Amino acid sequence: MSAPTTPATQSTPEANEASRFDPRAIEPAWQKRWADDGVFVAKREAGKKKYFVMEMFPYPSGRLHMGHVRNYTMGDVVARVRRMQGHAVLYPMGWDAFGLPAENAAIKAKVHPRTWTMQNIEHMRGQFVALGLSYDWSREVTTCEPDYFVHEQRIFIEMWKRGLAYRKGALVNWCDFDGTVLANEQVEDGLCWRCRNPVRQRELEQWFLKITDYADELLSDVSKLEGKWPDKVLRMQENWIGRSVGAKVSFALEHAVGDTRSIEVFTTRPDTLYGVTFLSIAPEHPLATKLVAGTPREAEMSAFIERIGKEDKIQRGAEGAEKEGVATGAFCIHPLTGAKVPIFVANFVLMDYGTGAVMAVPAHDQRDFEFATKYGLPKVVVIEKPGETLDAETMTEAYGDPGTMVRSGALDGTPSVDGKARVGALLTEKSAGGPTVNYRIRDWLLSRQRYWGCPIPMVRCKEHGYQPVPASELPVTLPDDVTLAQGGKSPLATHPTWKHTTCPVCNGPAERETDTMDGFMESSWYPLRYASPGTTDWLDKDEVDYWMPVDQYIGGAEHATKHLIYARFFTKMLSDWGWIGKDIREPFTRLLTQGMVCKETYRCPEHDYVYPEEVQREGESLTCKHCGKAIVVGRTEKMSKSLKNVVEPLPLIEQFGADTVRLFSLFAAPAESMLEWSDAGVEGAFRFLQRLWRLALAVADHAAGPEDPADADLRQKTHATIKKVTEDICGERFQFNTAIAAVMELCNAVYAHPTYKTAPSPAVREAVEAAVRILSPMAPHLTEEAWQKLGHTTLLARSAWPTFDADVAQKKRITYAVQVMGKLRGQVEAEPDADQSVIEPLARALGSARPYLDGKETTKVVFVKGRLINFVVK
RNA sequence: GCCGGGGUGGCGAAAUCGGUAAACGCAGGGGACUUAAAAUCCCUACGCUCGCAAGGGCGGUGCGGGUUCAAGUCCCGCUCCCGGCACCA
Repeated sequence: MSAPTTPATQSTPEANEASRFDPRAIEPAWQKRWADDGVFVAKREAGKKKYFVMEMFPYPSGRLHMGHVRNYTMGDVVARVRRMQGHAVLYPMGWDAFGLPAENAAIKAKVHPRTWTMQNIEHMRGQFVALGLSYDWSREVTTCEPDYFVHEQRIFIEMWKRGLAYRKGALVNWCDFDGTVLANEQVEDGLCWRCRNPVRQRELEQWFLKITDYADELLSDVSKLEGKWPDKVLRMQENWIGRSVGAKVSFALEHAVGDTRSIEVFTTRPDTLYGVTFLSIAPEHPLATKLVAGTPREAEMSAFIERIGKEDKIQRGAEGAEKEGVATGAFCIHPLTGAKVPIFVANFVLMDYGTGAVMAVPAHDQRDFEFATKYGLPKVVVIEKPGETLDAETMTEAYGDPGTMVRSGALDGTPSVDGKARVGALLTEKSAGGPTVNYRIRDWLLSRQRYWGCPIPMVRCKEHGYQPVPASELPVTLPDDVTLAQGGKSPLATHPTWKHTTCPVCNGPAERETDTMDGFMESSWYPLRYASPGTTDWLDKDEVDYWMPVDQYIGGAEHATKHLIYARFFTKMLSDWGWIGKDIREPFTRLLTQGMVCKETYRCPEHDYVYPEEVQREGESLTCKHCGKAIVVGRTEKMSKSLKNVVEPLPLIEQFGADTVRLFSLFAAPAESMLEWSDAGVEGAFRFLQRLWRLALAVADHAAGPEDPADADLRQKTHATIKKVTEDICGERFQFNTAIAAVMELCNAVYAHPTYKTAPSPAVREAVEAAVRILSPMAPHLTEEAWQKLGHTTLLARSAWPTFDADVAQKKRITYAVQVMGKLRGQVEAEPDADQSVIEPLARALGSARPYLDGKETTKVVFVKGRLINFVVK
């Protein structure tokens, strides 16, 4: 460390200009060079380990935002490091090109969705190149191209043949604004995930994919991902799949309705079966209207059903929502006791979970308790609380915990935890149900009444029903001349000719399916297309099996129960079919969910949210430029147009260069945490890069000097830094922020080295070269330029990742903390291999420690090698 | 209610097999260089407190307990914030 009196550098304005790195001049040149040299083209190479890294591909909205920059920079760092480490790296990019925004934009701007999409792709690809992202563009995937979606039409047909794609009439989620149905996964808080408008239920016939066939494996294989995927995502998937072990119970109707002779219920508490005093069914349950048909209750019931049906999901699920219902007047028979049980229609019963009907045990279920209390229905205690006697008359809430079975016939005295299986067995014996497993996850509603999606390759013949389009006629493509409009009908359905075709079976007239597929279909299998681009039949299985699974996937956690679950489903299914390797059971071995990019918000009492430029700053006080009122600095929130806190990446790349923007987005926060954008922080990143650049110039421009006494410490730092950066980028957790901090420390150490400015010692050269090399994945352009300045003729992007010498990386002097009673009283230095016999006398002699030791009896000495010595005294 | 994550300087954050809290950076202060500015370089920077000074002392990682020679880190009990799910039978 230099004394404060060290003369400052002899820098001059001229020297500064010359030594300033200008990214605008250099970055595009290196981007071109990398592309010309094919540095990033993925190649299978004998003797190399494969490494497949990809980020969630973007929807081509046309605008690059900071979330993209952060996401893709992380993937690029990983790809570049792995390449330098000698892996055969596949790092591809593509476009999730089907979807509603294109269609909506097309309606608004009167351009074809394809034109809009393709223009955006062109634009965004240029932006990705400008960021220096090292994609293998030869494998680019665009999902709206027939050579892409033909494969998913094949997959669909195979699913249909295997009964995994089917049509059924059901209550489905319908978004009036987007004019289409939605999958369960796409309804958030009762709102459409895209347009945030309320979703309502409609009875429609739609195409479904049988993801429920894989519910069990999707759940059990979560254990394979433990520790490699974020815990949060795994737990969300578990909750989404929602496996519940229980029993199905069949209650025979007293009087059959048509061919319906019984009501099936699902329960997780078969042990309480003897406590059933009534049955509740959902308002949407088919029996709800049938049971009252022709009775005096009909009017009341239909009014009730209509009222509940009008409530949206939020209202209905609101906390503390009142339980209400209407008696049907019908009864069913308890399968074990033979008792007559009344049937109610109740608002709290959900049609889309279990069977849409529940057995009510008021004494042991809080909802049933409230319902029974309200309508004066009997409560029967059948599980006794340990050490107490429950009284149904005086209970104030249901008793839901385990206990001992009572009033349960032959099972009295059985612990309720054992009773579950006992009752299950009884039900099986009486053919009135039995043990079962219920899942919360529903089949995937695939069809959409929109134009800009992959056509569902089916035709319908009056004679032969739905038939797949013959393989020779694939792909089924979209017609260009359509009238796009909002409404419940697919534009394909209103096209004058497109849907008319012939039946593959009888050659008679038939109609094409006019619905298209959900956009999540495309993203469910796209890694496979990266692995095997260009084929026209099915994919090249050999290529797929070589590259798959993806070693590292990077994207946002918002896809936890959408894309990430669908992709797992497809991988398992295709593997079962043998279309990809049998041992490829999961698409993504490791997953990193990067945090959001956020910024503080400014709010004026008069003008609501305002842009930073509209804020007048005077010292601490912030006022609105328009009205002079005090500005409230709001919470740091995800960048969004409406909050006026968006920072555009492109102007920043213009001003500071891609390297700076990349470096900042990696440095400012841990990868999985929220990143708060800071303009000052960006400038800091820029300054650091300039600093590194000056170091490189100093080493390049000055003749090498002799060795220096300070070299040993610098060499140690250099090798320790290589070690740390390697671990931070390739270890269990990605820690780009601390990796960069380590390189900064190394640079600071070089600056403090006496020789770097005039006659750099060999250790200085080694340190600077190391800094340039290990920072190259993060700031590829500047380091590539510096690499040339340092006299190298090969590309840094192609060179090997530096290795470290573990002996050199070892500290030569260890600082020991000297503690008395756990309090720090001083420090001593020693050789790394010094043991307690060396340290203790040094510590005892330490002036700062002696006042606390002298005249006292030492009862214990704690010695931690390489760390500290602690005296316990009396 | 359930699941997951978090609370550390003015700010973003380091450090979690228990072992010198605040690395690295931002903002701030001081200085050098400069006619000046920018740029650059150096120093400084948790709070309270003792001292002319050099340099000490005490407190300190959301709150309250506990274990330990030693706790940001482990245990018990709270609290607040963020994200997700939720009348799931």
